[in-house]
Amino acid sequence: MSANDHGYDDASIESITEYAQKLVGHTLREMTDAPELQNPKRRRGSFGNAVEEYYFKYKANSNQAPDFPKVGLELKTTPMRHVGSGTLVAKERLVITMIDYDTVVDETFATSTLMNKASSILLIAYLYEKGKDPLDYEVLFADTWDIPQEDLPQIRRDWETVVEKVRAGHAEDISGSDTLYLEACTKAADSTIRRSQPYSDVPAKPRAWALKASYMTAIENGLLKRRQGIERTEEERDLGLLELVRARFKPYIGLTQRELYVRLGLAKPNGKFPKSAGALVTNRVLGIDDDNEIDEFAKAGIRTKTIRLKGNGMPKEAISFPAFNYFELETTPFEDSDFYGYLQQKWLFVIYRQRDDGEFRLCDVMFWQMPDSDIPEARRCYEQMQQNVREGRADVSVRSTENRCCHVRPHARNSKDVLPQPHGAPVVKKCFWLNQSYLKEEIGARPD
DNA sequence: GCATGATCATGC
DNA sequence: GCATGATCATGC
Repeated sequence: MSANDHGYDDASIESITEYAQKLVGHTLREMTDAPELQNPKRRRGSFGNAVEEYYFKYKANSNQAPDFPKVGLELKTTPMRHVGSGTLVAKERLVITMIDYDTVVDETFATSTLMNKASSILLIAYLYEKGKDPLDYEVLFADTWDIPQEDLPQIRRDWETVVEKVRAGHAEDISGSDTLYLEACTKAADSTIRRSQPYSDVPAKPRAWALKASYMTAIENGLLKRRQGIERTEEERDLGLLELVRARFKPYIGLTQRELYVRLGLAKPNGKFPKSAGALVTNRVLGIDDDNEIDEFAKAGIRTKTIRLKGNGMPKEAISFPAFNYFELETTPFEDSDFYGYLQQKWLFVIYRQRDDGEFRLCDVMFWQMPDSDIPEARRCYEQMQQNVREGRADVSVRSTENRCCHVRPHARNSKDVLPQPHGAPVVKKCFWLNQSYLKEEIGARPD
């Protein structure tokens, strides 16, 4: 031991990591003498601050120097939370460092501020539980981490997408939905703050580089879950994810669903197909074992969806989301709603189109996410249904003729499958759906 | 032919 | 038993 008397050697990554791992399975209340929070309402960041100040015993800094300057190690604490039974997900994106619009335009990816800050991280994850005092959060793991080699091509793409917008003088147009793993998230004390950008007079929101929550979920679960990456050939090495998926599906374009399933070995002895065949197709085409998740999809939060188009290009079915809770709908603003969260979902659409012979033939694959420009229309649908609930008319839905993008419709076992609501008798379970006509427009005329 | 309500099938 | 994805049925 050298350098300090805090229980670790700040000139040794190994020593710092070992010391950090003593936290695993414990809480800060057990492991430190941190005082009670002054203001329990201001909890954001308090866990991380307490780790720095009372466990590692240094004062938190917000300058550009690493937290452990002798070894260039950056400390990041990050919350995970339970969803459903037993699944842990990252509660938030992992913010790496602020973006300086004036200097980022002259950076190269490899030597960028981002890569410098993300190259050596001590990641400490804790279990967030609503209402719990941060001093009582359980530490889940503590480990050094940097961006895996195999993720660098995608993250580089994401970085360049954002930087190109700044170089084009459009920093004000940056959106989290531009990118897959890395994002430029807004970061300011209040939403009115703006910064200047080098190639335009238009002020832009301050933003920070962050690894998306879906990406962090994949990273953080990486050691626990059976997740499998797509094995690339030499020629495929530099392809983006969409190009890779396209190339893999290409040999099957034009096959009927039946032909495709047989070709992929998905037909059962009785000649039928498992109902889950749609999702299995993607796994088989991409060379992923049936039970595994596709690593690249998990990191980008992409879900596969089979879409069958009629001859005129109209999907046979709308796309549904989970049933909503009428009490939550009444009180939750759109921005905080589950529905808004679902709309951030990225999809891989595997598209079949009905031909004159009546057969559905594989016609295309595409990634899709609701464009930001359509969010206000979706919001209108949400708020209209919210208003219905408030007025005691939870039974009244928002029709697809009333909203360009989405509608409300029952989604229940049967008409007896109801949920309580604030202002009247229980009402059949309902959810938001994406309109068929909207999906038709978004999918557009796909090549044959 | 489409919008809307209703229900089925599967897997956990 | 329930959530979820998928699909059917009816009436305009």
